[in-house]
Amino acid sequence: MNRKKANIKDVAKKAGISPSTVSNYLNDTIPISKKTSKRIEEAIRELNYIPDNIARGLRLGRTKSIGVIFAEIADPFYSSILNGIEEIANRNGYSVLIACNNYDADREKEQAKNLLSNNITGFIFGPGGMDEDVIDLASIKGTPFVTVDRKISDRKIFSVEIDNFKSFYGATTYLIKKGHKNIYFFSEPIIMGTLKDRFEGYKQALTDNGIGLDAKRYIFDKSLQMNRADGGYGIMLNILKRNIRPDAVITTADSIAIGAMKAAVNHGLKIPEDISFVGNNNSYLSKYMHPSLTTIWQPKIDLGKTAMKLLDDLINGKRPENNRTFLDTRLIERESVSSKI
Amino acid sequence: MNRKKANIKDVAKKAGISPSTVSNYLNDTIPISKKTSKRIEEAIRELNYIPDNIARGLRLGRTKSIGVIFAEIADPFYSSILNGIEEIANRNGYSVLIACNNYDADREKEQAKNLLSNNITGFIFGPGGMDEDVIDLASIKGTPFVTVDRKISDRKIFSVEIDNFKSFYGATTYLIKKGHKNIYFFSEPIIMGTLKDRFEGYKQALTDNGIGLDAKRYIFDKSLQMNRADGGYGIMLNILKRNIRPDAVITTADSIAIGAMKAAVNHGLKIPEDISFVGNNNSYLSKYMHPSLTTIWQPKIDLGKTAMKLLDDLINGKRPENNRTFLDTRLIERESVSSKI
DNA sequence: AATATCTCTTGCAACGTTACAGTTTATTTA
DNA sequence: TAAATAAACTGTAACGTTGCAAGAGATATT
Repeated sequence: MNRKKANIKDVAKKAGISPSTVSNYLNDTIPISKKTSKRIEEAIRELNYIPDNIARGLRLGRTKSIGVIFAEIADPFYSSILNGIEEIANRNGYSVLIACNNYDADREKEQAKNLLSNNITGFIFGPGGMDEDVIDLASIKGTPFVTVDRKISDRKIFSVEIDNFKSFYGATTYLIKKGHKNIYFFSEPIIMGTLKDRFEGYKQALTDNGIGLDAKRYIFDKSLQMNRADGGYGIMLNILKRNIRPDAVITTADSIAIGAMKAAVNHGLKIPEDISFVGNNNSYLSKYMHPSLTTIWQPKIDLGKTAMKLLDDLINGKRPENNRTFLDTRLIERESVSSKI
Repeated sequence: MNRKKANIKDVAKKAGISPSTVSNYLNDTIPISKKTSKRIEEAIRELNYIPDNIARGLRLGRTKSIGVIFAEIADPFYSSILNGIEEIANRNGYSVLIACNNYDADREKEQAKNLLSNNITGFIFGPGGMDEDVIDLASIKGTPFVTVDRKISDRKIFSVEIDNFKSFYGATTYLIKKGHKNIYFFSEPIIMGTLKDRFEGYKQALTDNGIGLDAKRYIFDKSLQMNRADGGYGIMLNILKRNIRPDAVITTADSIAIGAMKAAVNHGLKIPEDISFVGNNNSYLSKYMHPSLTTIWQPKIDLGKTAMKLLDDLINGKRPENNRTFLDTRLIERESVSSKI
């Protein structure tokens, strides 16, 4: 048996036909007679021929593949987005090249360069740092790209986003309407634009409802970048130890709220009687917490699917009316928020 | 400004040197004089040159990239493995191509073929169906590959695994030692070898401790494939409604246990006084449940890292002593198991 | 039967890179 | 200083594919 992989010439020879015809058959560019098609199919089967995408990519100057750059993929929120991307990409015949950089902007740039050298057809920039340099990479300008769940200041960039301002404005307002006033905000340090929007939404809701802003109530903590649940636990415990008693806590991720809840319970507080919590993400276990967690649902998989569809459109020269696509969130009311009125 | 991307010839021309030299410089194949190097570097910078991996791949007959095929990536367990793979791959200069198939064996085969056509250097087959055909794809045989967390019958295949038999044997024994006898086992239908091993470990522990096997205690439910937590909830509720009272339940995933716990609590049972639970995975919220969940910790990220390191070794012609690499698990004792003795 | 019109097929060149064998230049040695 | 050796550089061909322009066969039109 022949060790070397068969190429298109081998197939052509076996089928008694020219390589061009085989190519035309494979790509369905030009009609091929039934008889010839049969012969080609047979040859392909016998030789176990698999077309070489690399050679194809060189000839065409592009490969049917997209590059995806995320800061983080182990977290279920991000991996769900990735899942959505992968599904649509796969369905449309794209290969997906992924890179993950733990919020390291330099590495992100490096990765973008590396992906570019693979002649990818398009980019998806997932959640990442706030550094927008990547996008300036001169050569990127020629490659269509889309950002998902990533705030970008440049309005000319195509993005798929959650309206984080609106969703936190809404959740905070909800707490206020339930009679809460002393509302704390737990967040990672603002390393991403999405975090900033959430914070702004929270503040605006307070202001609009005549509640003064108080910087002591905003906690931005690095420990949350390492492990959100453990971090949330630590922050809450620290607050309670100082004898501070918030009415409610709103957090930028469910896991932060969950950690904080554990701390509150351990400290002898009753949820939601003594203190209320609102999370963000509707992570898949939040409804199984005790009490179950009121949280903001986000269309994770859809975020990915929409981004990939949009990218495919851009690649095919179609462009949407608006550069920014917003997907809706929804507050899921469960048991972790009390009504004080 | 020039629209077309610069290639190696452009760089060579600008530096007043031949393309071969530029190539030698880039790949560090042959010493290049300081003076020439400087000139090349300058030209590269000025032209914004990015080497074309595709052309390189064609010339070399291989690209420095690996293909990763998983059945599922949104679940944090799997995405953590992926994360480990990506990290090591990235560090060693590999691109990572991923594909996800939702346990569809045909699609998996399709994806393998597609990846092969990209001349990847190696494969990692993650958790997936039990169909081993993929591995028979003639051409795969020439491409090094490794399986992670996937039971394969062929002992000649390189794999990185959890010893699922041992870990479930241990966890079940632990329950027995704590005085539990009527121990239920909740699992997805056995579509993966890893699930089978867990089941066998559970049964063996019972047998070795003189507890008879009872098929009523094994629940294999399809609903768990859709949503493990909701599925676990439903299964548990169903059992309780039929007035069955297990001493303990051991599950193949934390989320199943967490769903089941909710059902038990809603049904008026106290955990762990009335019923005990053991999960599997140490998913990142399990310690924040109420009560916190006793579970089997697994080295998720390490699983991925180890697999990628192994693959890199194989690619470089090094092979380990043993085909199968086992990583250790550890039972994490928390609050969801009572002691009846 | 000759011409026009379609359907199908082909050979050539090029995509950007690098291995190889060979050539030039610099350095050491006798 | 000439010869021998080492260091640095180069021209050519090939990797597997496809777009293009042009050719061959079959079928329809006058």
